Amino acid sequence: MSTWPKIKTASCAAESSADDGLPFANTIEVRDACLCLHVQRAARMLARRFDEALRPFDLTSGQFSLLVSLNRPEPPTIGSVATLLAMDRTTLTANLKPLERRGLLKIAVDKDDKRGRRLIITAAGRALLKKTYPTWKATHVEIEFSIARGSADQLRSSLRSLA
Amino acid sequence: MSTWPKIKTASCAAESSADDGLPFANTIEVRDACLCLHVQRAARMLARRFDEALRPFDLTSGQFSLLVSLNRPEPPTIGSVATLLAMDRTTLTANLKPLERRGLLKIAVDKDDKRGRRLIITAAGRALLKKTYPTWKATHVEIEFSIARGSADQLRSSLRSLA
DNA sequence: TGACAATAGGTTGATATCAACCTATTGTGT
DNA sequence: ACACAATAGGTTGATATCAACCTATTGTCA
Repeated sequence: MSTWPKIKTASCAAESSADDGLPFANTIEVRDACLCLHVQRAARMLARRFDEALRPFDLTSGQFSLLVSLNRPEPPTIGSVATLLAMDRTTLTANLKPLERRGLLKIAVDKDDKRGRRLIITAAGRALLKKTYPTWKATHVEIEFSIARGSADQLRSSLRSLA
Repeated sequence: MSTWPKIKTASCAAESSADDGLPFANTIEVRDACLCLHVQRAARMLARRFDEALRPFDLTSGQFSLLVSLNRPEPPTIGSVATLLAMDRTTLTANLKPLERRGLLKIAVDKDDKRGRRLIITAAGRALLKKTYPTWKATHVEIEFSIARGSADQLRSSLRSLA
């Protein structure tokens, strides 16, 4: 934010001769208020932070989240996991490939509905989760420290309300 | 979230025979607490929402944010915009290409430092920002309504503190 | 049962994201 | 001025993200 110029009430100087652009004040409004921009920024920073922490395991933050979402008694379908992660179904399909290639999960046709696919975390996947959990925990504790105590709950609540 | 099974205090049933995996309780911990996961989810949802709203203009939410960040008196450098958007420098380089191709911005070598590039929004880019602003505003108002009044400020504050 | 809508998922193409490695320019200390 | 570190950015390769379009299976209802 410090790289932005100070607010000027006038329009953008670069287009002062013709009023064909968005007033600078509206630019400032988007910069300061846009939740999409704020959340995207936070998402990139957090992803990089966890990516770095998990790099020794050759696992990204998204792959970690995906594996965690598969670690449950009954293997879920592609659609249900996509809904859970709030991601496009086809994005999930793409994300499965590198993990399947590494033998961390398997994809099996549902025996009761031949349209469906069950996403099954393998023993290798479960072992990797167990190995990486301390790193996730330590990183998460660091991040919660950087937020005012109690704000993390408020933040999660706000993010949930966007759903 | 509703697609997740209810909490069980026991380990994952699928691996009850061997204790080689992450305990199910820890899985639940990650699911409920991970700020990275929560923020990624919110980021995907918000991006989709704005992408849909801006689709008539053939502009994504990220492209809109990028153009807005260029709409200032002095054309910024690549590095400063990357810092502003909290994105990797090389990601920004990639994101510039489709917008440059459409003539919405130009990339010029800095006259004082031949290493640097100045990102210059064109008249077409400014005109597009002006056209799309009402859509951004309307979408943003809808989203703020879906959050408890006052929480949006708290949310932005929390997201900023992550930086 | 047969037609048809609804559901589950795959494929392709474009953009987005970052790490690793590279070149070119600028600043600095001697 | 020269050597060298620091800075700014480009290129490539892998993964991530989504829309548009496709097939296959299941459910419904007449």
